[in-house]
Amino acid sequence: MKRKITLKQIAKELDVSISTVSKALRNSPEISNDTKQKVQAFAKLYNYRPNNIALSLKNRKTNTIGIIIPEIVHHFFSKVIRGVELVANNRGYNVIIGLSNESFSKEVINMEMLANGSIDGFILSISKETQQLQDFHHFTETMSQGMPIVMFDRVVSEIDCDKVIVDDLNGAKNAVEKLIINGCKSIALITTKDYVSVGKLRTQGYLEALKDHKMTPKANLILKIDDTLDFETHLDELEEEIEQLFNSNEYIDGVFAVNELYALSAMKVARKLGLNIPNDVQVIGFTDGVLSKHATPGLTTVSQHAQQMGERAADLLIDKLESEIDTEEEEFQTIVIATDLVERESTK
Amino acid sequence: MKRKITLKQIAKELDVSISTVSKALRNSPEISNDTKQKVQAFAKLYNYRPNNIALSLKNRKTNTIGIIIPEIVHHFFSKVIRGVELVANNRGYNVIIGLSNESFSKEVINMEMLANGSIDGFILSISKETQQLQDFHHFTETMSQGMPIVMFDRVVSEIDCDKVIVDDLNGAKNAVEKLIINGCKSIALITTKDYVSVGKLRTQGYLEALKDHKMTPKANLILKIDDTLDFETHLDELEEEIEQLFNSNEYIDGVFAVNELYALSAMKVARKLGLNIPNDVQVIGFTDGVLSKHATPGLTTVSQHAQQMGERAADLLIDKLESEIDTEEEEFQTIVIATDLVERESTK
DNA sequence: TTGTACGCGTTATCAA
DNA sequence: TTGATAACGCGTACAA
Repeated sequence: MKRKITLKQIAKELDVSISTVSKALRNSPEISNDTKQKVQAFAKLYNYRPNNIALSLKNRKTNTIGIIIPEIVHHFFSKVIRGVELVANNRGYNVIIGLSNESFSKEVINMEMLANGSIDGFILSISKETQQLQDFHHFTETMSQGMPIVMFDRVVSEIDCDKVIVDDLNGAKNAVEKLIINGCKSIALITTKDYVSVGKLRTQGYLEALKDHKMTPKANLILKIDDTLDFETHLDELEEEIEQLFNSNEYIDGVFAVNELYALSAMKVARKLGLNIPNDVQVIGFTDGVLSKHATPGLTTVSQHAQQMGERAADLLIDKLESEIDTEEEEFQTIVIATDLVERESTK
Repeated sequence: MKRKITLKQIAKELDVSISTVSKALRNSPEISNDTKQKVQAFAKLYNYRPNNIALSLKNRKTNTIGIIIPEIVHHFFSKVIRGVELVANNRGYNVIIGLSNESFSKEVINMEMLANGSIDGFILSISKETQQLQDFHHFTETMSQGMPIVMFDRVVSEIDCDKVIVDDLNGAKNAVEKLIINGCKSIALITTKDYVSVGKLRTQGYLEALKDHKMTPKANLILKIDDTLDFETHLDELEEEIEQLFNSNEYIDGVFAVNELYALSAMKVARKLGLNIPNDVQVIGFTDGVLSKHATPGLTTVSQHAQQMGERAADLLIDKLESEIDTEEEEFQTIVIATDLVERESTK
């Protein structure tokens, strides 16, 4: 078990100085061809690679991006990571991940852990708890130390930084309009409580679509789920709530749900109640994940282009990291990713 | 935009030496209470945190685990990551990820990138291409440099290292036995080409179950898919192959598939052919992911306990990293995770 | 009780 | 053409 070889060891072995070895390996014109060849051959033989940690310390640059997400077992977030990874690796960066598990304190701890020199900048999506608590000090602190942040999807207007977001409002609006055009007269909305930024925007899109078509929203048609619950284990409760929605005295021939799971549950409940999809009730969800694609019937969804979001976020961050000018009057961008409606069998 | 504060800056500001500051912050008894308080107050005010990179360099230990997986947009792999992350963070480690995208060269490059000081050890699952090429030099090289590796799920017998695997053989065997007990007389197998280690073992489990029950395997009942194809985009081809399987002259009343997607596709094709599940044909898959749970009907599957695999792998690696004794005669463990059969509506 | 010196592995600058 | 030195930030053995 030999340790990784270092410049020092090569120097000692070849009886030259460390700096000579360093220069020879970087093909410096200062060094004679003789020594160069000797050193390079030796280095190749022992498979020398410069130590990243030492380089990071010297250059005060780690070439590593930290990504903090609430949850990794989520098609959307893993697709974003894939996008980040793709761009980052192409541009010579590594990706290190931290999971907040939707918890404020884990988000803070994870960020502090990484901010102490491990990474050059963050790409993150805010945890639900942080959104609830509205405590953003860790973001401002990180940024004030010169470490750039790019937020994606779940962003927050209080913080000035680069952002990559989905056009949640218009995505939702288009989906609901699709239902209206398809003949739905009474469209239910299954959404989250309002503190979740994206849920709020999608709700707004629903309302705007109705308004544009002179339809009046009815409280009975809107179900706001408390999504702090873990539906991996509480799926039943979700379905019960949806069943109550269907059993309220309102007639329902269309459902717009702000995520895949709600939409799938709605389909399940509808079928259970003897309704045919899409003939009796049409359903559209948000987030084009595996569930939508492989559901029966296939679920029509608003696709968010998660991977593209990751790519854009990574480019944004690396651009900032590599921009020479250390401008005081920083300019932050917000990139809005348009959505697509992926039509499957749950709509006519 | 102030940079992160360092010991040096604190020392200068307080007009003491760097080592005094260092000692004061670590509460060394060498330092007077006066200075301690002064230094600690100042450090707190400026939110001092030691620089991880400097510590890594000094200690020759990064407290970071590298994890290389073929694909992240995969319920199984993201669950493993979650397990690794959980244990790693609890034990004071970070997790850095590299995706091989099922490519040999990306696997090699990623490992080399991380092995140069960025991490203390690897947790990995081998890419399909590497399994095909049977080229494992990057693993042996990494290990010979004193960097431990823990392989999970897709392992390889040629390499001596710690491993965490699923009991693929018995998992498959139990599943097929379940079908037999449930009355299936003619059970089809949908599997992968043999170079995929797990596919091979699951196939073996299928064969053993048949043998144990005096049933003779028939070539017509076994479909070996070339899973180098990307079924995100080639789903149709997969379904066509399965349809041919059903249309062969063999009667089929049971299907065992070595992954979720194959199983779901089998259900889809069966339904299309007018067969009722589970009355006409019963289906069992492998990997207990979201797809199985939310399929209609719910898919009975062999659960692999992915998160637990990640946890065990992380413990194994960290134990090795922290074991004082740098024993030459290394002992490697292989942990076998038992599977569970999760029964849903696709079986009687 | 405090400070000096060293080393982790690298590169850049300057001296020989 | 080569080598010595300093620096990145930290902790610690040893000297003052």
